Amino acid sequence: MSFGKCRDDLDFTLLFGEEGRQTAGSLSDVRPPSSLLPPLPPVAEQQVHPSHLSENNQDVAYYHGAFHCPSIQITSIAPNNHVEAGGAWGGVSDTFGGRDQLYLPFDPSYRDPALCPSPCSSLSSRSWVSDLSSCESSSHVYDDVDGDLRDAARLALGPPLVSPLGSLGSLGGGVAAFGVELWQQKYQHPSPQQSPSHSPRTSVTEESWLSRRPTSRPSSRPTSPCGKRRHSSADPSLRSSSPHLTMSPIPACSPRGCVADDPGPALVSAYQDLDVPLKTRRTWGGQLGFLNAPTDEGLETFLNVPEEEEQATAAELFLQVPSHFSWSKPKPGNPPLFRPSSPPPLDWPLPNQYDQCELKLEVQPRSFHRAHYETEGSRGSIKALTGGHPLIKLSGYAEQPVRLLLFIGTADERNLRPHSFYQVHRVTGKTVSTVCQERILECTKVLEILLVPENNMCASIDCAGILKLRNADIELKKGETDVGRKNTRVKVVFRVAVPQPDGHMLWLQTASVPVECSQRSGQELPHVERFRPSSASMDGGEEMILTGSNMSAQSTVMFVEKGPDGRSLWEAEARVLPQRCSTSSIVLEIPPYNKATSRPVQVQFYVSNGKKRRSLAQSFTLVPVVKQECWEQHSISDSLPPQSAPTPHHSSSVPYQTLSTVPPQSQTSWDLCPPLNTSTAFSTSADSQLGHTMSIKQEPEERLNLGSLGLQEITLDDGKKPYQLR
DNA sequence: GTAGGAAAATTGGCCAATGCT
DNA sequence: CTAGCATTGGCCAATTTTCCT
Repeated sequence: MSFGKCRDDLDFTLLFGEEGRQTAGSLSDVRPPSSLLPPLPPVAEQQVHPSHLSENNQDVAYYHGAFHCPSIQITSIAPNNHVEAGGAWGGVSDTFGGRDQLYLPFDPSYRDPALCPSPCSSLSSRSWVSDLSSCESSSHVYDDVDGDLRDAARLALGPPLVSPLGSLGSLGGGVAAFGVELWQQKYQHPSPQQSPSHSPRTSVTEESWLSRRPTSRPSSRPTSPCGKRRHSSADPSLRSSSPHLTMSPIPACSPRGCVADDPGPALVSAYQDLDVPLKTRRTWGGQLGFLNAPTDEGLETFLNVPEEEEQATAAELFLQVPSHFSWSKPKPGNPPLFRPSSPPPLDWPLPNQYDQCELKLEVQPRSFHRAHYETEGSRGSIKALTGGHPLIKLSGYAEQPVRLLLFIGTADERNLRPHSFYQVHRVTGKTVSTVCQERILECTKVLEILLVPENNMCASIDCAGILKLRNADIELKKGETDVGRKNTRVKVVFRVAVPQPDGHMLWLQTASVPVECSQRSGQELPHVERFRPSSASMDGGEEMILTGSNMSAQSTVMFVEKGPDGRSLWEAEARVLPQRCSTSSIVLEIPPYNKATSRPVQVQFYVSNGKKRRSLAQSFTLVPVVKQECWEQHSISDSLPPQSAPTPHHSSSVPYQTLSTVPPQSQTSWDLCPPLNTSTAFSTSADSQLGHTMSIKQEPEERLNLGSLGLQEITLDDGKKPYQLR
């Protein structure tokens, strides 16, 4: 089906797999006439990723595909001139004949594969934004040609071309070139006599870009797209369910990004004319070098990439339909098996274990890692809590090397998916021992690491850093649903494809603990909200749990005793148990008090994330009694500074009483706190100044000073008459 | 190449002033 | 003329991004 004519000498056609039930309803509109197609192989029912179904078609989940990977191919009008595209994940090229192809004049100047390495295979962090931009810029053409073809554009813009074992050709660049040209015709009304060899890249000049962009960027810093920007979720109509399959009516990229799309020599030169930091430019060299340099021997074997495919010639003219539409239909309870040609999309949930096979992150990354911007140098690889690097291991399979994928995912409450504002970044250097390669899958940068039996199917992740993309660059993408601001936590996601005897691949996935990637959060002062116990033996060694915020395994906890004049009389650092720490809690061993005394000693402790980053000091009591039966629970609210907190009583034989400032039914409790066997629960009047729950030990005959707690009234938990404060 | 620190720039919330109905 | 509501712009703290060392 021919749907448009963008240039006098360029007739293009989008062809899809043969008819059948369609996924989102739109593809049916672009089905080719059956008469133009050769006989079809037996139709296989295939499942579609739910995220790619329109809201109104959630019940239509299957389509019939003639090929494992329905594809769009751009070729020249004259079939004699076209260059066959490489396959994708399964040697699909073999199956291509004269159908499902779109012919374009193969003009070297239009896109010279040798000079224009794929933007999607870029090593450059900056080029990543460019990659997105190229995808974006290419998409709008479908907006203009036919609204129903928007979905077709999504397909084309989905995953880059991937070799059977993951090697990438270039999709984005070719699409970009194609799309920008059409975009120009729509928005810039170029002369019909424009040379077909005219570079679409250069045709989008910085000036034209600025004139089209809602707000130009006068400096290197991003500016608000329309003055004072409101929350980007303000217009839900512009948003799609998947930020990675989105389109923009205009190239939503900066001039730098657009230029950087396609780093041919001329463009690299032009790029250098722009105000681009040297650090950023330098990555181009790395990128080109990466593309041209021989790969590591082991990985080369592993990837098994045909040389001609590596050259990315025909591949650059080949548009791959996302694999979402083409994998085997899983049934309930079925294993996560996929055809080699149809890996699951990156936002597809996968188990970490099936049968004997398990993918496990043996060593977790530490809870924060400052990501670097494109304008910065690398900030190194992700570190582990213990100081080394994360360690991933595949157990239950060691027959042959398998490919491990690593990407940066989200850490919010929603489904794990590639993070829009962070990308994995390959770290190189003398200290890096793990061989890896960067790829682009579904517009997400992915590291490929080989797990080999010789290494017990383990890999130390010392080659993965985290790149931060500028919020403005990402949020300007039409359809982007996430906001970058305060969206600074990520997870490191690992995937592996385990070959099965029947030829399928068993896909497993595991993700790390959340990793905070912003500098600021790392700098913020730690804050202790609760701790227990509130007293301990002077002998030390007792376990203590702090909860609050801005904590980490790298935090230190200092215990100090100060004299009346404020001088430090004693100081000791607690031993933090890093494996049991998180951003909101620290587990430590209380240090021994080395002074001989028979009386309790009031000391203080604070959490430190470095100099100038200390929490407020909290009071703590060291008692010369070894036996410590009772656990106590304290809450520290802002309205109740530590010095005014209730002084705990220390008796080994007193019953508990629990004071709560919230109704009992909503009273929070510590899951680690031992049950209170003799407790009498109290609730307070609603105007209590306290905001947290308290458990207070009380001597049986001792008056509880409620006034010091900011309480006016307490009632027994069983509803009996209240105790009035006098 | 890494990393820490901090300055500069941007963003978003709040609120008063202003304009319109 | 007044009340109610929406819009606009300034202020400021929080956050992001860039730069320096």
